[in-house]
Amino acid sequence: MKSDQISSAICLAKPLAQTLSSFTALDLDDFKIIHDCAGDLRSHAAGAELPAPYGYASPRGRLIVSGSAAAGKFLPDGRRQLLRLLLPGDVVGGLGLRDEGLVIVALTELKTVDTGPLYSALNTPSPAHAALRAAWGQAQRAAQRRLVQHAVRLGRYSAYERMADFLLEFHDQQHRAGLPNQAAIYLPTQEVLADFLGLSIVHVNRTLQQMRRDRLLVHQAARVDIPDLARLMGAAMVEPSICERSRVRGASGSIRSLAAY
Amino acid sequence: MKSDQISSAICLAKPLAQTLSSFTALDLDDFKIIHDCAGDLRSHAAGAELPAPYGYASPRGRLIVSGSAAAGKFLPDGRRQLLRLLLPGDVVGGLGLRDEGLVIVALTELKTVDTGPLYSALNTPSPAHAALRAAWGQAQRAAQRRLVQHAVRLGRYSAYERMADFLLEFHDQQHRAGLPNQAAIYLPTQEVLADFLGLSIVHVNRTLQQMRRDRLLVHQAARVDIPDLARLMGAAMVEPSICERSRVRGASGSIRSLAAY
DNA sequence: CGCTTATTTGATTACCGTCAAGAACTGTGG
DNA sequence: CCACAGTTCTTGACGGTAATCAAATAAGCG
Repeated sequence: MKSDQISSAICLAKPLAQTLSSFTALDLDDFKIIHDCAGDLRSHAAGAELPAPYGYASPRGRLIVSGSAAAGKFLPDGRRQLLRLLLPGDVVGGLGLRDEGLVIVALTELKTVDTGPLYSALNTPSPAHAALRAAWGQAQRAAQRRLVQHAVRLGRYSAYERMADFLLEFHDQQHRAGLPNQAAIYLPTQEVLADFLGLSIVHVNRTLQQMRRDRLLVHQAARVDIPDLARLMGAAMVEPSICERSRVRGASGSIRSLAAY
Repeated sequence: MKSDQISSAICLAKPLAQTLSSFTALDLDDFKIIHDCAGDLRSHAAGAELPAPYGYASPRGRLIVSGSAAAGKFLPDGRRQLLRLLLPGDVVGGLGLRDEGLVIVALTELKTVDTGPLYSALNTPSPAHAALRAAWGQAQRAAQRRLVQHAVRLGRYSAYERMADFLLEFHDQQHRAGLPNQAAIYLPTQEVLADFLGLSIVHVNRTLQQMRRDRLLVHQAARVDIPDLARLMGAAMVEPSICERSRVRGASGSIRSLAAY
C-alpha cells in the first residue's frame, strides 16, 4: 500500500476516530481497526435517496466519510420529518440503532465506505478492542439520547428554544467529530433545518434572525459563530452546571500517534 | 409452590408472554422463563416517580405487571413531554433501550417485578431460548419504531392526525399484550394524553370530540371503541395495504399450553 | 354527600404556517 | 467578464391551528 493511500485513509476515518475517542480513550490497535474501514468507497449525488444496501439496511454499516445526509420519514403528501443529521464520522446500518422504516437522503454530494473491520472487532467477544466496544456503545447511546431529546424538542419546545437546543446538540456533534474552531458550526440549508425541527422554512428564517438580533449567534452563509455558549444554553433551558455534554479530553494525543503510524 | 401461586404468577407475566409471542412463536421452555419472572414484587403509588433502581436504571430490567406508567422528560418550568406509555407486559431498564435521562412516573397504582430469569436467558448465547431472544429483539425494535414514529408525529402531524395515529399504535400495543376486545382500547387521562402528544389538555379534548363527531370513535369514560379501523387509519395516513402492524397469529395455542403447565 | 380530580365549554390570544414576491448567492456558459 | 438560470434566503401580509385563561359541569371516591 502506498503512503499516500494510507494518509488518505486516515483522513477518511478521522472523524469516526475523533468521535469514538471523545467518549473513551482508544489505543493504537483500535485506531488501526477504524483506519482499515476504507473499502467499497461509494458516492451519492446530492438529493439522492440512499438505496437500502447503503443506508440503514446495510448489513455491516457504512461510514460517512464526506458530505452530509439525513435520516427521516416522508409522508404521502410531501411533508417530511428528518430525525437524524448524518455527518462524516457517523455510521449508518449494521450494528446499532437500525431505525427501520427511515429513509436516508444525501444532503450534499456524499461518500461512504464499508465498515467490515469495525464490524468484526465489535462482534468478537475477545478482550481485545474492549475500549473500542465501550466507545462504540457510548456513541450509540449518545445517538439514542439525541433522538429522545429531539422528540422532546418537537413536542414541547417553542421554535426559539428548539433552535437553540438543536444548535447546541449540533455543535457538540460537530466538535466531537473534530471540527477545530470551538465557536463555529456549519448548518445545512434552512429547508433541511425546517424539516428537521418541524417548522416551516419561513419560521426557521425568522427564528434565526431573532437569535442574531439577540446576539446569540453571528451568522454568515452556512457558518454560524456562537459568541456566548452559556447564553445559548440558557435559551435552550440546559443547566450549565450539569453539562452532560462533557467530553473526554486528551484523546488528541492518540490521534497524533495515529498520524505517526 | 402452591397451585394458586402458580396461577397468580401466570397472570402476572401473561401480558409479556402475549406480547413476545405476538412477534415470534415461543415454546414451552420460553414461557417457563417468562413465568419465572415474579420475584421482588413492588408497588408504586399513582403519580409517584419511580426511583432509579426500579426505572430505566434497573440493572436487569423490571416487568410491569399491573397499572400503567409513562417515561418522559420534565422541563424546568413544569412542562413535560412523555415519550413512552408503559403498560403491563412492558419491561423497563436492563437490556434493551435504556432511554437514559428519562424519568418514569406511575400513572396509576403500579406493580413491577424483577426480570432476573429473563435477563439470564437473553444473555446466554446458548442455542436454547433462541426463539425467546428473537421475540425479545423484535419487541425492542418495535419499541424503537414507536419512538421514531412518535417523533414524526410530534414534528409533522396535525393534532387530529397525531391523535389518530397514536390511537392506532396504542391499539396495537394493547392487543399485543392480550386485550381481548378487538375494537376497544383504554386511554389514560386527557392530561397524560396531552403531555404525550405535545398538545394542550383543552385541545386534546376538542380533538377527541371532533373524532367522535366524525364517527371515528365511540367514547365512554376511559374506554374507546373504534367502529371503523380502516377509516381511522386513513385519518392517520397509514396505508392499509402494507400494514406493518401485522401480528403473528396462532400464538394463543401456546398460551393455552402454558395455562395447562 | 362533599371532596378532589377529570372533562367540557367559551372567549381570547399568539405562535407559527401559508402565500407571494423580491433579493442575494451559486455556478454555468457565452 | 457578464448574462443566465437555479437555489437559497429574506420580507410582508394574512390566516389558521392550537395555546391560554377562566369557569362550569361531570365523574370518581372516601
